[in-house]
Amino acid sequence: MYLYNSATHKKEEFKTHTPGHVEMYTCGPTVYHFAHIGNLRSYIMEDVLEKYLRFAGYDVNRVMNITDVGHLTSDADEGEDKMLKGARREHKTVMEIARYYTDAFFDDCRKLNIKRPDVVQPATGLIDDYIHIVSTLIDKGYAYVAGGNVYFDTSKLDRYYVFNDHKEEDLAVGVREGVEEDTNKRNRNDFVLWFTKSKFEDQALKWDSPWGVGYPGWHIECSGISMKYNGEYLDLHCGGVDNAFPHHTNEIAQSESYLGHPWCTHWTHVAHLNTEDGKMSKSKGEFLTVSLLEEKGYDPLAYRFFCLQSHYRKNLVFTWENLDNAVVAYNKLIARLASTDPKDGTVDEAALTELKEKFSKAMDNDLNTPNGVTVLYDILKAKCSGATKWAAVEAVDEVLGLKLTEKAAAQRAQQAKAASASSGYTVVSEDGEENAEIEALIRQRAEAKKAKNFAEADRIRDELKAQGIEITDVAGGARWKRS
RNA sequence: GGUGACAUAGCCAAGUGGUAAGGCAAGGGUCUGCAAAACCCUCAUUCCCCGGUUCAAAUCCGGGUGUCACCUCCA
Repeated sequence: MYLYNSATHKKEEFKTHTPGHVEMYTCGPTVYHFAHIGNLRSYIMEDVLEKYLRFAGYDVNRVMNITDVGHLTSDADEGEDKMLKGARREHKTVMEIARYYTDAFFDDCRKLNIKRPDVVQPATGLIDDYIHIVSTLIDKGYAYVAGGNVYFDTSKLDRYYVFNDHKEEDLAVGVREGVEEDTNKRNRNDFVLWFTKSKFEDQALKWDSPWGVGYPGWHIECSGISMKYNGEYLDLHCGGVDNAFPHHTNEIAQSESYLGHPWCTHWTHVAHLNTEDGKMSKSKGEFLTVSLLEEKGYDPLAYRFFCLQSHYRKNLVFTWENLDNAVVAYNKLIARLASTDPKDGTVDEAALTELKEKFSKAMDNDLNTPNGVTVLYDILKAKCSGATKWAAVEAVDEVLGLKLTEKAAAQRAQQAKAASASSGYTVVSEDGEENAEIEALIRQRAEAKKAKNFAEADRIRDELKAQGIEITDVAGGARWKRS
């Protein structure tokens, strides 16, 4: 498999430290608020990556952190701790907030069919590990104490900038409002490993340490969690592009200095989901959450499909129109699968292998999900038995996670129900809703049609349409759905 | 100011030196009382611009332009 590696700026063959086994780490959410669908794009793509690695035969150990402490500032903020800000906003304690939004995050993941990582670790759970790493870094001469805080000394490294070619003097300090230069630092790009003094005196969570009561710097949590659960050699580290610098750059600096050998070989960064006027954020424009999509009647999996139609390294613009486009395509895909019979013939193993290989070929090329989705169409168009098609879709969907066979099977069951009630005229709702009033109207229309009173039939159809209900005539009855 | 990624039809998008996949939308047709659905057909002489390398470039090289992102803690 070939994957683009941000650390080398090249698409390269994916190799692991232990053959056949992948140690994978993904930066998790900061649980101070609901995730927006832009945040979730990263998790969807990482989920597909993980599932594809398993599809390709790897054994995967995936670890994710939950940032529930020490993550200062938010989108367009004043430099306040997000967790504390969230807690104050909702009159809860920081830990209540963390628990609530962690649950909300995994609830969103469930709706988007994102698998839970093998290990999920809240940052606050490994404070002793961070203290051990920081102590070791001081002992080894990579870190120093100044003004009460512990800083990493970037001048001790031969190569600090891994993902881009910055020059220290070009770094603009305080680009963001509310961020001021820290005069304790020896070098401009030094970063904090442990805080005991900060401008946020009301930090809610504090722990004792050799340097005084305080809390860990942001970057140390990912290094600590990964080294505990993935071991000393990490094969794949994922996250959003915005984390490449400084977060991931600093993780590499501290982890490799601590370990004394190279740490993570492969870095994958997912591009942002933008709105028409730039980066999506929680403080600008509509706050797009999975719940909002559901309120508006969208299936979260249609959003997953929307993401898969684009490549993970490409910016993707979200508009309701683009999402509608994806919804239509997704529903058609399900309908087309539902129109083929899974019991038609037997599974042609050779044809199945060929289709799966076609999918692998697409995905092996830097996780090319747009081409992977195209393979779904190839499967439906293939000249093979229904049984083979269903088997192929099922195999491919293990990775894509669109629940295609499940939804198509449900659609077939509905259709079968309609057909089995063969005596007379059957009315079925596409989503299984029972509504006697609507059904009565549809039957009235059928009577009018039978009497060739088409004006009356169309009048009833228009009346229902005004209520947002669409009727489709089928053999021996009608189906309806809310649009 | 510096750094990185990206730029292909109305929209999403593939393509990694050999003559522009696929999906959505649109138009035409079959079917239908009319629709819807389904099925069939049509839809980029050209890939942001300008040079260069080559028998051959959307693909490689150089130079522009544009969009987005990052630059102390936003996926």
